[in-house]
Amino acid sequence: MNESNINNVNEENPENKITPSNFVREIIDEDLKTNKFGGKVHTRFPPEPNGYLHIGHAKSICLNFGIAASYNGVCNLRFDDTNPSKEDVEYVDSIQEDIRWLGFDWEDRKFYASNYFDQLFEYAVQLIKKGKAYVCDLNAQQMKEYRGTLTEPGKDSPYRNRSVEENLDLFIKMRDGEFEDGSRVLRAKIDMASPNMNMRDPAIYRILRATHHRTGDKWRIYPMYDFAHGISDSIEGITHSICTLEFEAHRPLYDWFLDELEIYHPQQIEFARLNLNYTVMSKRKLLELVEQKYVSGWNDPRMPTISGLRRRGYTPESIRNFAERIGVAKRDNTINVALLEHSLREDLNKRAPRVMAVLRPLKVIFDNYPENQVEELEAINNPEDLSAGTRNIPFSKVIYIEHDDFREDPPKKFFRLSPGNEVRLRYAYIIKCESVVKDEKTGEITELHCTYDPETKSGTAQSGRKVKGTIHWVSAQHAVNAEVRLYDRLFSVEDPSSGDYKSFLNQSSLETLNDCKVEPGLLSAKVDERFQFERQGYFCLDSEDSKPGALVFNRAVQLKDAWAKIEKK
RNA sequence: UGCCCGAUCGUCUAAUGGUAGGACAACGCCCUUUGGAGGCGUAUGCAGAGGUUCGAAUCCUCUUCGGGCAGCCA
Repeated sequence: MNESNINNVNEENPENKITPSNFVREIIDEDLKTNKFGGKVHTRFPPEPNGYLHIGHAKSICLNFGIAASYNGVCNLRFDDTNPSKEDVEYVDSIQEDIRWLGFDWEDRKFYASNYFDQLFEYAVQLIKKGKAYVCDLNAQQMKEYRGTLTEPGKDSPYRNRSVEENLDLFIKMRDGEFEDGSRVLRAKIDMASPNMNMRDPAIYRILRATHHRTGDKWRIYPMYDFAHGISDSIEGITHSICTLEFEAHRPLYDWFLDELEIYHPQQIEFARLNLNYTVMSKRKLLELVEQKYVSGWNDPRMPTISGLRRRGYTPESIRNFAERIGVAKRDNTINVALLEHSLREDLNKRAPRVMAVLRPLKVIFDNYPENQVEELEAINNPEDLSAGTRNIPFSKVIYIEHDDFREDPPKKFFRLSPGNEVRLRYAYIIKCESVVKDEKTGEITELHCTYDPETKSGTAQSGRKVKGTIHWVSAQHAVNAEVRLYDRLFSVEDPSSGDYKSFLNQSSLETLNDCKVEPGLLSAKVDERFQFERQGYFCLDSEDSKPGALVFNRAVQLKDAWAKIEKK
């Protein structure tokens, strides 16, 4: 056990930042002090493989693996696969990929609740033999009626007092497939009048003929989550079973099983799950968005799934930092999605190479620039990290600038290009707009004629002349065409769960731009690289749709836009 | 209506009986060849009422409000 475990102090995490303490760590510190688990910390992340992991799971993953790491313990991965009718290997695979991508490692500790099915069956037999479990023939509807309500106690099942022998015989017949699905269940015999509904003789085994992704057709009965989960933690020697708040009322039931079976007791600790505004987090709803094609798949860049965030351009570091700064507590919370976005910008600002890309091109012709001349201009790859070096970008007589960077009638405080006005071209010259060419029919601006000031080349002595604005550009003859996908929040209201969430879908959550012009260096971009398109945001290649001859970029997040704010006023 | 849990700036989160602090968001200003980044500054909070104490966000009581629980889901 390492020294810092004993003290209630902050730990260094791998990113060299202070990990803030939280109530879970305080409980662990206390347990270490009292030697409750012999100085050991052993956590687990227990997903059900019935969907893709989302940012809420990331919080739990960072918590469980993070705590294990900083206390010199370990963290298991365990699939809670007790309901074969909803589970699938596709999810088992994606879950592992996502956890690894986030930067965590379960080493050789990958487990499945289904590994324990034989053991679980034996434990159930043990309960029956102790007179603590019985086979009940009530159907689902009857069971519901017998259960009582929140304010009224339930009634004992008429099958509650079967003999041990009969229960054993029936349970074995359940296992051997002699009864119909749903015709009987095995129930714990606890207290039908308990104020805790979970203690009113809960079902612990149901008959279910479904092929399990691991055990195939070996079983016709499957343990319920409540029975399997706590016992699985016990079998694995977990010290601290960290889970979300809704399982708080289940803790007495887990404790009851462990006590009756006289086996090792982990300590369960419940924390509040993550909610993000402008999104939904329930697996059911995310599944619906996928199945009903509101999004392109689990990894649609607008989804709050790990795979969606990855495809969108998020980094593991940014998600880990996010998980850290939102904290861990018991009160319900809704985090501003702006904080997630901030975490990404903060990370990429330090690391992402800058490039120039014109999303909505407007042609600019320099009337005083030599016809066939091409200059190579030096540009800094990352002003936040000079060790990233420089690159050359070509400049020539015709370039593209951003349509938004020109206004024929500039409003006040518009520092960009307008007729008769000057602007700095990033890493190039100061230019002046001399005339505007429009489409005769539509009145649409089609090109600009400008002059450049040869004395103002970046890096030269006279380049110091000040102009108010600087804009980005791409040389027309050298530009590479690309498609760019601009994403906005998936929902248009802060809390889509407040009603029919699908009616709150943001109709303009995806805008596809097909005629973008990017600097030639981007031809060699790779899928896991992220770039800052100067003055616009952070982008990456789309891992599904981008092809060598047909680049597709996703916008991960916009840069902050002070002008947009000014203009709004 | 029963049981359980919770309540600190707009949003998160610290404080562990001794000056309510940080982050994001907001708003100013400075700086800037990214209207980016950065710097400086401003405003905003202990749900309410009692009690214990020299002293309470912290301990106790009541009230109010929010969340969870009545699957053979997890």
